[in-house]
Amino acid sequence: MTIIETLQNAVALAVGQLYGETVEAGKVQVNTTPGEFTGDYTVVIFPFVKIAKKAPDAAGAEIGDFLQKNVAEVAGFNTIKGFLNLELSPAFWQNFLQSALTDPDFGRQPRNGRKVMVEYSSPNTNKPLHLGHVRNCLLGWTCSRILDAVGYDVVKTQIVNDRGVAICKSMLAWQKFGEGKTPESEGVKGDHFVGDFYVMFENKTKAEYEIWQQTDAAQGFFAEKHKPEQAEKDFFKEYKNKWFNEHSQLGAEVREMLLKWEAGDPDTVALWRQMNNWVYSGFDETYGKLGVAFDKLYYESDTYLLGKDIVEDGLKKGVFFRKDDGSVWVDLTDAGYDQKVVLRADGTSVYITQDIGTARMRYHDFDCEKMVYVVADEQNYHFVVLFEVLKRLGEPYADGLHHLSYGLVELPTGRMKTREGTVVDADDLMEEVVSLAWENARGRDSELTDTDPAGRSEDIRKIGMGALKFYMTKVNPRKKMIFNPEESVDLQGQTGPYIQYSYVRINGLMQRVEKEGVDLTPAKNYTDFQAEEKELLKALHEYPEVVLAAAREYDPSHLANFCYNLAKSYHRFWHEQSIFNADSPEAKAFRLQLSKAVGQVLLSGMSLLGIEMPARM
RNA sequence: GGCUCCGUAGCUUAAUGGAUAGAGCAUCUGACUACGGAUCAGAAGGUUAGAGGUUCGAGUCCUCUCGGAGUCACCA
Repeated sequence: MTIIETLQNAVALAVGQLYGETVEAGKVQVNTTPGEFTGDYTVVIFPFVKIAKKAPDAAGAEIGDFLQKNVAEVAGFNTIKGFLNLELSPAFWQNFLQSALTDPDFGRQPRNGRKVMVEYSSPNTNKPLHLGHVRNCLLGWTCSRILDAVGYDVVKTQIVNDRGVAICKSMLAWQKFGEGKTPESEGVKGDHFVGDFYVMFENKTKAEYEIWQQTDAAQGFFAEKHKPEQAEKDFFKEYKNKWFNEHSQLGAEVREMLLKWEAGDPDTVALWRQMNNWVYSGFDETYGKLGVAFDKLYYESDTYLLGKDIVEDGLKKGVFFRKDDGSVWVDLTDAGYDQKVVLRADGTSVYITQDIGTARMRYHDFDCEKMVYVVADEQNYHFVVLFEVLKRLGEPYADGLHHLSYGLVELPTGRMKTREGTVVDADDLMEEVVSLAWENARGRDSELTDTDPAGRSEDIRKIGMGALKFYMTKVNPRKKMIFNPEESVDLQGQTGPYIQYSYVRINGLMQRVEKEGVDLTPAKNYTDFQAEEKELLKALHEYPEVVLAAAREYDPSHLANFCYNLAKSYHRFWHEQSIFNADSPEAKAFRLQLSKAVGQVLLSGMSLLGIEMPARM
């Protein structure tokens, strides 16, 4: 039982005995006491004043008195304006510290034997990963780690969008203009290599379109179809998709290629496989640098036809209905949503059909009772509909579905746009933050060079990546994120390196303890906690609950902020209290143990965020 | 227009319905003849977009208004 539960039960008992009315222990509000008041935990008394028929302070005093007499851990109390502040005994805190130090799983929950699948990244194979994927991957990864920490068995997966028009564009451009080049021959990372051909295709198309616009046919379309007052330029901008589908030579070739692929034409499939493999080797490198991994990959080329049988099933169950043209729909108007098509008139499936089929397949593959989809909030409506449909189909896993929706990453100048060349590439970004960490480190240590043999480069990589990862995980996922390149590489203030620095300080202490063979046993006799020490104890004590909350809400930012606050408290403690030069052996030993515990928790918490700790800074 | 999300200091942000809205950046002032200054302390900066309501108590819940974003494809 946690101390909070102990206090809740005791308060419920007190109210029952003192005022003769039963209250539910779980409803008793117990918070940690804010720093400016004395006490460790605070019971909110307001809900009991009616029952007690007394002023808040009087009722608080009575309940406090009861707690002090009946709960061993409660050493004292005070009441202010309806808040009962409880002070816990030094013995309680000593016990807690020792158990936190000796428990290698402090903050983690026991295995619960339940399985959860987390899907994230979902790349397209026609271009490299960008800033948006970075946020997605970090969320998916940290979420997986956090769910693991609270006891789940996590299967990390990725659905690779490896088929469709987009990859055909890259394929066609390579076929027509590639001259047999390969990533190896050009010394270019595979995903960038393929992405370059995609861009080439778009440029060639644009050129073709511009030439076409001068033709008599095009001018005829403009004369006939433009809206009044509409400029020629605006007309053709709007007309582009229609042109691509109906008049473009390249467009026709791409469609032909897609048809050949769908028909299983061996040459086309071979080319497709070749180009995708180039992309995958590039992705692997990026994922590796980012520190994320997957247990199972699903390919859209395998899943895009799934779900049709379920649609048939749903028709029989009456979940879906068929319109006169043969298309199949689901009617969600009774739940406040629209009607959605789930099968086209020609019998082919749509996006949601595929997702319905994939969900069932995954369930059969892994027997997961929960599935988390890490997908940007543009698709909120899609997932609302998908989950509702799966529920109506009576799928056994339908209640365990969660869309971890996150806001898009924008630049200070607005949304990233391929056309305007404002897309921030994931590889470039990581290289940038690490090189800035180098620059910064060199400013502190003139001996340092890029080829430093002392293994500093690993530490500096951790610092750069730590800055980036913390910057991206400290914000509530739901919020749209403004990515400011300058702030993302800040190494001071509320940043990853700030936290890493407190760990490095502790690391230094521990090495000295080792070297000098400091005896830590007197720590248990230390009872006169200083304010900074108490603050740290309270923060450490909260760690397990923070991990649980992060898991419950699928929100790693709780953990990021917790780590920052813990590091901040530690830095303050470091400044205010002498550790090695403490007044007594008891204080010295205690502070060293406290430091050790802080180091352990920081290491644990940051690792859940995918952030590594350097040995030196 | 319907639905969803967001609006907190110049900027980026925190706050299970609880106490004086907490940080960081930027600005200004300071700090131990070092247990490492990637640190610490302080100043200044807020009508939590606005108006009502519920509550002992509202940044948080409800209603409306304003502003921003997303979405409302037989695209994925």
